[in-house]
Amino acid sequence: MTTLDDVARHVGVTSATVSNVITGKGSVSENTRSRVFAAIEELGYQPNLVARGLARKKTFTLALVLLTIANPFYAEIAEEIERVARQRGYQLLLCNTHKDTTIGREHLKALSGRWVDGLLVMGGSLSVPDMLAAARRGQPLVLCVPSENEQNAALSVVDIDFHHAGELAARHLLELGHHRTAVIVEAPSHALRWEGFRTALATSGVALPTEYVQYGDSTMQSGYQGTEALLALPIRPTAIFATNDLMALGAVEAALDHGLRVPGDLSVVGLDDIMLGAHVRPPLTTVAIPKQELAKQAIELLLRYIDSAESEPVSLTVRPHLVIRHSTAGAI
Amino acid sequence: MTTLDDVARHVGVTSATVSNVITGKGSVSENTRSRVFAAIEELGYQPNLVARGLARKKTFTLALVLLTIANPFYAEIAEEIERVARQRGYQLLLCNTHKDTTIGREHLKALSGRWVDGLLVMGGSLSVPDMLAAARRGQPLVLCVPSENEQNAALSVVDIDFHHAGELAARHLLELGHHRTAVIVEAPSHALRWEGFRTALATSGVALPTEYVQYGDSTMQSGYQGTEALLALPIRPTAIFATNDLMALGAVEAALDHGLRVPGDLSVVGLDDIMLGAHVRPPLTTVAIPKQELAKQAIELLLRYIDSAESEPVSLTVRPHLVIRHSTAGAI
DNA sequence: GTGAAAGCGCTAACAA
DNA sequence: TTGTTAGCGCTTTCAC
Repeated sequence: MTTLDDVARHVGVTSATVSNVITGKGSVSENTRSRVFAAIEELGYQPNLVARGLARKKTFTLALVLLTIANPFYAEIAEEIERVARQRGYQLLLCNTHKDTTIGREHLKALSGRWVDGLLVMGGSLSVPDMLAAARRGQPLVLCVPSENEQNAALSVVDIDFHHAGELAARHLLELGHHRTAVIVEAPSHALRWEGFRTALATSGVALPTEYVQYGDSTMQSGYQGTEALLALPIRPTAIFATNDLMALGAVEAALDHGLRVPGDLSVVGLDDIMLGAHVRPPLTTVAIPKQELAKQAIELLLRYIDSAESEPVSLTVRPHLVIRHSTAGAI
Repeated sequence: MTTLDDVARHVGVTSATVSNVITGKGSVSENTRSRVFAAIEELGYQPNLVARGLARKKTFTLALVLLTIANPFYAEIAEEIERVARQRGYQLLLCNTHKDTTIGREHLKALSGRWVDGLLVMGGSLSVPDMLAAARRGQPLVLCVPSENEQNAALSVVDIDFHHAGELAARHLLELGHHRTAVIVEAPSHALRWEGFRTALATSGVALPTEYVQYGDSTMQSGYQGTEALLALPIRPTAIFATNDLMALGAVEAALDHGLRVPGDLSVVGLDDIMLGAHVRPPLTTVAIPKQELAKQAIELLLRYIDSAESEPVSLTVRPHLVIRHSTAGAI
């Protein structure tokens, strides 16, 4: 590997000058400047980021900490984050914690020894004390989509307005004329979505009786089972809001298996907007989480901390929007 | 951040000794040894991996290069890879190339300046010349699941026996008594799966007429459309092998939409074993790619190169296996 | 404008 | 067994 010194020797200057040329600092004559560039080109010089990292105490590396990349929701966000990071000259270290605090702490330890410039943490993947400790020792950290119990004034956060998401689902169903709407919710983590849904219904004078509330765990199966329970009711709902897309897909399956038409006999709306939802039949109506915007805001916030060395915690919120496809229709 | 010198001063030795204690090299008296450990504990010392990387020319970082982490197949493998890497003390840099050679080259450049210890490249994400160039300059590189046009004797490869995968699908359907079996295939990339299927059928004297071959692009839609075409045939098949799970899911949807029972009227077998397949109804029978084994083999091969500095290219193959669920049944 | 020199934190000979 | 010394490749201050 050719080094700065190689380039310097080749041009007949000292490495400090070459460094100045590369970083654009100091002042260099136009002449040597271009000769240095020529030499860099000729020798195929590549700055050594490890050495630079040591000297500058900056590594141009961010860590993305999440529960598991095998979850498509995180994977789609990770893709966006990586793209933005790369455009800004950063690379991304992938850290799955599998919801295991020990693994999380292990990662944090390794990351601190590595001088990562910043941490992007997806909700639920690290313990709050661990995040606070990292933040307190000056580690730039942005928490994305925190769960309820992760709210903490000392942490910078990019969140999603889940209450609004619930409202959007409700309003859509109300506009379609549904008055018997049920919900399948993962509690307590999806409480806000549910609450937003309930509130919007209430505003229009529509109640959400307890027998129309089923609890799931965000899997298709639980959506399927919740729907079976709802369909077994003496007066069945005409629409279901599932607080995530997988449960919504399970709901659709259950309805079809029970000989109902979707959306003819039962409307279903989900939340997330996973890719799959668009390719399934009927294509799923859902409240979309704008992953691209989420990623962009999070990275930009993080880079602001990194660049400015200030650290007043900031809290941002991105708004979801409704994506109408074909799993919802007018009430019967 | 406390450094080696801090620890050394605290104990009253020199940093070289502390380094020896930590790396386990050289010989240190049991006495100072324990005092050093105590000091490390007390000061909360964390070795600086950037400095260590510079000194040792080794960074304990691997890069995972793939098309897009948003594809669940890659994401599930990435999860396994990250797990194994972490257990071996390595961290993982995530590089999405989006099938764009320019981005791929950008990544490679950044990675080389970073002194990554090794590259794990998923098939289709980098150009062959770029990979060869990296390998030639001594960069340990393992190619996972290469596509047809990536076969190259100079590259180390962990592949999947797709021919065998096709055979497994065929044998399963033959055992169930199916004699009119069709295939939905992405050509040419899935040629081997198709060929294995065809061969196994032929061995049992069952033909695969051209009208029973439909072409898709690995999406659910294309599976759906292919199936519609097959069902419109005067003599329709009793079973379909789709060369990936998404197309198989589309096939099931199409059959159900056309009033057929699956597996009663039509059996469907896929290939991949994506998580979703297990949660859909009917749960999909499929030929599973053993992602865990794939990840393990790939990392181990890569680490062998890194540790031993030898570089004879090796080619490994992992065998898929059949997962029988409920989308296949005896022929009518 | 350019160079000399010190240093980032750690490792790896070689001496003592 | 421990210390001394010289790097790893780059940045940065301060003279010249």
